Amino acid sequence: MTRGTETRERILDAAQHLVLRQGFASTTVDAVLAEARSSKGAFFHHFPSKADLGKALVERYAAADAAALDELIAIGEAASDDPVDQLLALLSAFEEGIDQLLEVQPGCLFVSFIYEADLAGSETDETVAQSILHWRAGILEKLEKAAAQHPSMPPVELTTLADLLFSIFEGGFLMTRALDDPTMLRRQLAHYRHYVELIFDRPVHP
Amino acid sequence: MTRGTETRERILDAAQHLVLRQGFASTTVDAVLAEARSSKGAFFHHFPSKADLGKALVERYAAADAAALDELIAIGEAASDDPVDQLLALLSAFEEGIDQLLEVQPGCLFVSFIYEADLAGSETDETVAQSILHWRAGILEKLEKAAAQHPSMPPVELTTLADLLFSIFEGGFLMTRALDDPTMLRRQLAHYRHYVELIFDRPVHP
Amino acid sequence: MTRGTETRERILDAAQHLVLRQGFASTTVDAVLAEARSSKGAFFHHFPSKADLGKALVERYAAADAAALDELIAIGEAASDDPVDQLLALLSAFEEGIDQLLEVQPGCLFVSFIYEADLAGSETDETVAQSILHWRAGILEKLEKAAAQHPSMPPVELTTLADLLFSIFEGGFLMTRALDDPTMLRRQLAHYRHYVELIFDRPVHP
Amino acid sequence: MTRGTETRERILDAAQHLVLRQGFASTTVDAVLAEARSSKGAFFHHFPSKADLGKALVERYAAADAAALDELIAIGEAASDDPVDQLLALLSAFEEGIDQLLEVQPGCLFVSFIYEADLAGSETDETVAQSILHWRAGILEKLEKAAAQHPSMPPVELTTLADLLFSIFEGGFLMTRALDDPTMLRRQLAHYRHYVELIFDRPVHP
DNA sequence: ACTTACGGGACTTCCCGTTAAT
DNA sequence: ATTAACGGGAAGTCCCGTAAGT
Repeated sequence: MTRGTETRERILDAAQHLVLRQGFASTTVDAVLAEARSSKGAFFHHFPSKADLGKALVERYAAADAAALDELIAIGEAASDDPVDQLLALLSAFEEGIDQLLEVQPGCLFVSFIYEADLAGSETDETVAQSILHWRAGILEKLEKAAAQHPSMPPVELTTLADLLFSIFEGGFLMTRALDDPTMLRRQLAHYRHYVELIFDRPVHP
Repeated sequence: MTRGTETRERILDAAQHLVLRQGFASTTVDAVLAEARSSKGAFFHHFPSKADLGKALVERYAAADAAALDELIAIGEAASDDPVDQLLALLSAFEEGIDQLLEVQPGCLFVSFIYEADLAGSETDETVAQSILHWRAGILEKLEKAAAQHPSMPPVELTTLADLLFSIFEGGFLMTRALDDPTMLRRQLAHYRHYVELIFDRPVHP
Repeated sequence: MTRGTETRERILDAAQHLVLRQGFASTTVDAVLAEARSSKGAFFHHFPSKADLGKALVERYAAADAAALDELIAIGEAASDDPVDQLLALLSAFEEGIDQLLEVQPGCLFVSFIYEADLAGSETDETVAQSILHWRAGILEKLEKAAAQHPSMPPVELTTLADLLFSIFEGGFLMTRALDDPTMLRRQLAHYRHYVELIFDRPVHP
Repeated sequence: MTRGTETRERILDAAQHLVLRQGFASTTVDAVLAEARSSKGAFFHHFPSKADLGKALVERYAAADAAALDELIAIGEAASDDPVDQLLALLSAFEEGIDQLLEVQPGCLFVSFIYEADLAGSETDETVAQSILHWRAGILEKLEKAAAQHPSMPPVELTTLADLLFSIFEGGFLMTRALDDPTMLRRQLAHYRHYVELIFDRPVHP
């Protein structure tokens, strides 16, 4: 990694830290620079504008997010050949990784950009939507295979069930912050798993 | 309603509209005033500072939110004497009201203040937390009564199950915006109902 | 004194108190009203504008100032028939009144308007100048009569000597505030008296 | 002198010019910038706030003031070995420099900050007090040496006599402005010299 | 690749004076 | 005839982005 790239990463790290805490609009370029121990010239050398910083931030976050999902799926597929078991293993691994995640991130970067529209241009919207659809596709694939093997399951909509995982993840993050309760997110994700267990007629594991 | 109160409400309406769209930091006082068709003097007369506007905004929103929940609970209690039926009726009414809600509100005001901390002082945090706990208490009461009548239900944590409704509501709101799909929120809430139906051994209604 | 006049005086008192402390520009109408426990309507009923308040303030102060000088002169004239003794008696009485004055006033209102030109219009300038000339005339009269009786006195300029009393009074006020030493003003005025004693060949009284 | 320092000085010059004329509160940042032909950005770069400008203004003024006094003292000491002669030479030099001073400065910056308390924070108070004490120390040293050689002098308080010079200087400045008479200050300072001449039994020089 | 200094505009704050309601 | 509400504008703060220099 060259020196320039290293500075760029330091700026992105500082920016992400501040944006997660205060939102994008309230995060000034100067504050990012102070945290990254860099300077104006360096910033505008790497990013044409603050909006470009936002774009880069979301894209880097989305890439990491996709990688994390792919890893979870791989863990699931390594655990079993049965799609339901794969899904449950995936979810268990997800739950187990939450505590570590919370230490690094007090929230989800996507939310800042979803609720602060028009700040970094509409290009971030597209990136965020792609990330969500990636989760949908990954989970839905397991759900459909599982459903094919369980003809007598309750008549629930699978696409929305896939989306529900993302929803509970985001909602749980919010409640974790709002109530200042770091256990919230993990316990809520457990309910998603329980729901899946009930749908596919498995015993519920606490 | 006095003249002053009416102006104050008009300012709050305009502010809420803009904050839901752009976030609090990006919403300028001038923009609020333009939308409310009011003036700097009027604003400063009613709100000592922009932070006080934020506080008033959250408090008014929390009051309306609590009233909406209380109404849903009343609808549930009017529908049946059985706690599970009450809960399911409540959830059905919730789902049916979503479309109308989305026409008025493109998001939840709480999220803006949870993800833009320190903007309107920490007093908003407390108000938001109280709102969430109000939902927990209202749903939890029904869940516990239902659980008392269903000793053989799966071993799920009831407090978190109560919280899960709020989480899915917030997460569904986010996905509705991110994917620009107004049906998302309602379909996700239906899954919450299905989960409750499975837990209490009721047939799942799509 | 009618009720309206009483309110007006209360406003003037509050304003003088604040202006002496912060200057005229920094003294807001609202602050005056808060201190006077009155309201906007009352203020603009009595004073067409803030500038008029300034004008009224200076005029009231100048009138009180002139009355104080006249009283000092009367005290001097009651003490003796000799003009030098009259002057010295006047100065002693001045010194003795200082401590009481300082309790009420932490400074001279004129200074605020001399150093904040163009705030209350140029009409205040004229009032201030007249006040100074009144002091000059009062003291100069005594000095000239005394000089007529002391042909061998040192060749000092009498008009400026008269003015010097005002100067030391103002300068002493400033130092009293700057050094937060309430004895300063009185001790400096004693030097003026000593100077007069030396000029007219009298023994110096500490 | 670097580029930045030059701009900073230009801003300070413009600010001093305006503050002496209108006071600190009435001097707007925009007016300073217009006079200094600079910009908001430059101002905010050099001074975090208007209060800091005030602080810098007073500190620069105090430094120049101290230097001027030191130069006067040096002139006195170069003129003679006798402390009385040194003092009189110092005072004569002071008087001779007044006309030139008045062309540049229509008043004393300290007064603005003494009479507009709490505008630039209380830190200016300390700087002003130190300046006054510097004058006291410089003059008092000469007075005490002179007094040691003149045991028969009148029983006047030397510390206050030292302070009196500052007082007459400030009071004379005020009268110069109030009466619009540029000769006032010099003539009043001459009286201070005459007083010293009388105390130390020297012939009075007009 | 990076730094300091700067340009200029937008935003919150704040305040004088007026109007409307009691 | 007093008080609350309001209108409008200016002042201080703050910040994005540029430029000159190293």
